Amino acid sequence: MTSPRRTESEPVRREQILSAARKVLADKGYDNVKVSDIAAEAGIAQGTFYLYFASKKSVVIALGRRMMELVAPRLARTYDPAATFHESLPRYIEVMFQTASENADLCRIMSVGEESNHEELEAEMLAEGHPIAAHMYRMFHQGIERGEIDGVDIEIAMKLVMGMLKTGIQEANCFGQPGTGDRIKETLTRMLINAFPKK
Amino acid sequence: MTSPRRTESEPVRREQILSAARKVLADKGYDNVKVSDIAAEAGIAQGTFYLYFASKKSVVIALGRRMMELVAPRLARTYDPAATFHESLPRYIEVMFQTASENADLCRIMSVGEESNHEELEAEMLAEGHPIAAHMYRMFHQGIERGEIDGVDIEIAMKLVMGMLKTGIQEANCFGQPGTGDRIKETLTRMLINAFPKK
Amino acid sequence: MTSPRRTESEPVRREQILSAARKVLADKGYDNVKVSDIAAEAGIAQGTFYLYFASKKSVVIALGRRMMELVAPRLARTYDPAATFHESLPRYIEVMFQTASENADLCRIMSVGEESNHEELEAEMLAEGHPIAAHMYRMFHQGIERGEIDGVDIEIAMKLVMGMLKTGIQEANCFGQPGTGDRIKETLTRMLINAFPKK
Amino acid sequence: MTSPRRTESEPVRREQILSAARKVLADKGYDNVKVSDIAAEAGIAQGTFYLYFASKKSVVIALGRRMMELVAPRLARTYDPAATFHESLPRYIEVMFQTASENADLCRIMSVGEESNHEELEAEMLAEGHPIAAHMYRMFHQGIERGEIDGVDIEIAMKLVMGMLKTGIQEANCFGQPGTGDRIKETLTRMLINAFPKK
DNA sequence: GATGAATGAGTTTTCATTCAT
DNA sequence: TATGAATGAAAACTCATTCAT
Repeated sequence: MTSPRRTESEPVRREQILSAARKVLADKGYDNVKVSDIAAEAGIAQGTFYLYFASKKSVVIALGRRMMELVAPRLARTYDPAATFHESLPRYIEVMFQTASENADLCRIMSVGEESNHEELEAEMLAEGHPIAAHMYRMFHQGIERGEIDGVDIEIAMKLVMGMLKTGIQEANCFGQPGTGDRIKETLTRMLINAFPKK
Repeated sequence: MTSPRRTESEPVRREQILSAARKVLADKGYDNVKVSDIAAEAGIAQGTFYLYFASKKSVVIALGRRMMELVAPRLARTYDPAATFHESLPRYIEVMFQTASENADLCRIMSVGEESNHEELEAEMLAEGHPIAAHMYRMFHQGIERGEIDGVDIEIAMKLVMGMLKTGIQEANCFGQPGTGDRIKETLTRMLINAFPKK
Repeated sequence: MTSPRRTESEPVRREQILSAARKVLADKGYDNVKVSDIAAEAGIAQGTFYLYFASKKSVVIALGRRMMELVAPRLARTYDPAATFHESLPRYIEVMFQTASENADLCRIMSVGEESNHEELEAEMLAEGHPIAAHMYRMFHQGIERGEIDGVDIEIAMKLVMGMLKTGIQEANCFGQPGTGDRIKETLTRMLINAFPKK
Repeated sequence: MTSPRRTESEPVRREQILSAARKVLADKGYDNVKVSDIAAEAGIAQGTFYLYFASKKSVVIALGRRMMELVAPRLARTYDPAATFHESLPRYIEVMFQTASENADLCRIMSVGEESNHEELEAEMLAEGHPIAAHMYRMFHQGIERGEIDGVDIEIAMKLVMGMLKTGIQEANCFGQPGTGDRIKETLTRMLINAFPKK
């Protein structure tokens, strides 16, 4: 009745559930996955799931956050205060495409789920304080200050750039045929570089 | 007991359902709307719904198609064979923002629903034969042929442009604060014009 | 997949469910009965249950109401404006015991269920306007007015009398050994007659 | 990590749990209280709870028993072999109302819970050997023997009296508006005194 | 004795869809 | 064509209880 009671340490268990969720969600999609599927994949009881996550939705959010936690430090490493806007932009794009392609399943999951997840997630992703947004913002800000590009409404420009990035990344990793990734990345990079021409 | 049973002609009835669906979906969102809500709003019996639509999902798709059917003729009207790429692009953007703002509810609905809807819808929207895609495609094609812009992988460029448009339009109509619409449209237009610089 | 679609008229169906519920509830008690048990007993699908009752709880309440609807007209028939308090009281007791013994299962059910049911039910039973309460009230009121009994706080007296009646009736029909009913009724009648002595 | 582990002596710990349970149950009601709530309130681990009580239900029963254990010695103290039935009865009523009002929360708890609790509890309360029942029984028995009151079926009379007492006490402490307590007690006393008239 | 992580059975309710009338 | 009563699968979440440590 009671199976192996191997009590893993809390973070381990959480991780275990997270990667089980990652797997089944990437395979079958949010709506086709039951909490019991995740639990089964993680080798735990359903109830245990709820010891670590408040709801099915919250795992997806955690997974999204995870994705962002992956990008943030890479962006930080990429950051070069001396680099111009037109040097930084392609590097950032590169980092995001790279991270995305290494975590294609996470991408797929993030493009999924209930509408509400998205808004929460995207809101968080673009929030003032968030590292990704922060990097982007600084890039634009410095670019304008240093006179490298024309003035823009940074908020808006960022959202549009993110929208295009998201489209490109998802196309490259989720929907498009494999192999198109690089062409997409290059096209996107060129378009964005052009979009904010050197003064 | 003797219910009205006023047999409207098929297309009329379909329309009636469609606009009922539009209303309730825009109000409450896909997951919070029952087929019976749509039926009630349309003033028909639940069963009747299924005489005109195969499933709940299919209304959303029909509504999405409707949105595209709204844009297509306007694009056609806007189409000017003599116009250059850089003249056409802003006009097309204008048309889409305009249509979207006149049909903000449809926008909201389209940003909603199950993942599957989206893929179906977006696939259809970008399909070779579709009028919207066709217009965009021609615009790019002619632009390149006439030497107005550099060569690009049109498929990819189109997807990216659409991605940015979608982001901008939804931001303008669904999420962003009211009033930002014009600023978004202008920023987006400038960015895209720049993205494909005059040769 | 779809079994006999014999559409009974609404009240018939309701009755059908009500008596199924009455049966299984009396047998197994509120907490041990699933909605599916009631549905099975009624020979309908689970979903159908919810077409006629809003919740499991609401059937019990309906059943309770039913019990009161049984008593009320009998009390009305028993009512004799000319009768003194001491003539009326035993008759009322008689009526209640009689009704209860004819509907012993309903009694059992009413002594059951979640606390909330009871309060709702009992509140309703004693509510100003309710026929049972009304009869009792009038009996006391007239008794006092005509000088047949001493003054009392009718509200309180009624509650206490009802409490004793409930105990007696449940003892007679639910818990006590069969056959004690009459002895209980007689003892109770005598006690209550004495409790409000002739002046 | 090194939690207090202050091993209280068994009865102390039991008491600790009991009063925690008393508190939370009175506040939120049986169905809305989790074992973990009780444990938390008691400052112990969930598992520890089960070292002292066999089940959630059993605490309620223990609490009920506790109530009776409170009444019993008071009744004993009140007991006066020389007192007549009509002297004893009001004193007993007084004692019960008094104890109940001092322990209104226990009253509330006892009027709650699953049906099963009640029957167990009430059965126990009226069982031959139980002190409360014993006192009542003796009171009736002596009253009859000494010719102070007419013969009655003591078992039945007791049950009815207890039913009325329970109603009155709960009305006074749980449901009725505060302040009515005394009026209820007086009405009840008068009614019961009358119910068993002096010969 | 104490802990608290793990268990997993258990149940109400919803709602898309069907189909006899 | 229209109806709307009937269907029944489906799933998230809770929580009393256990037991390895």
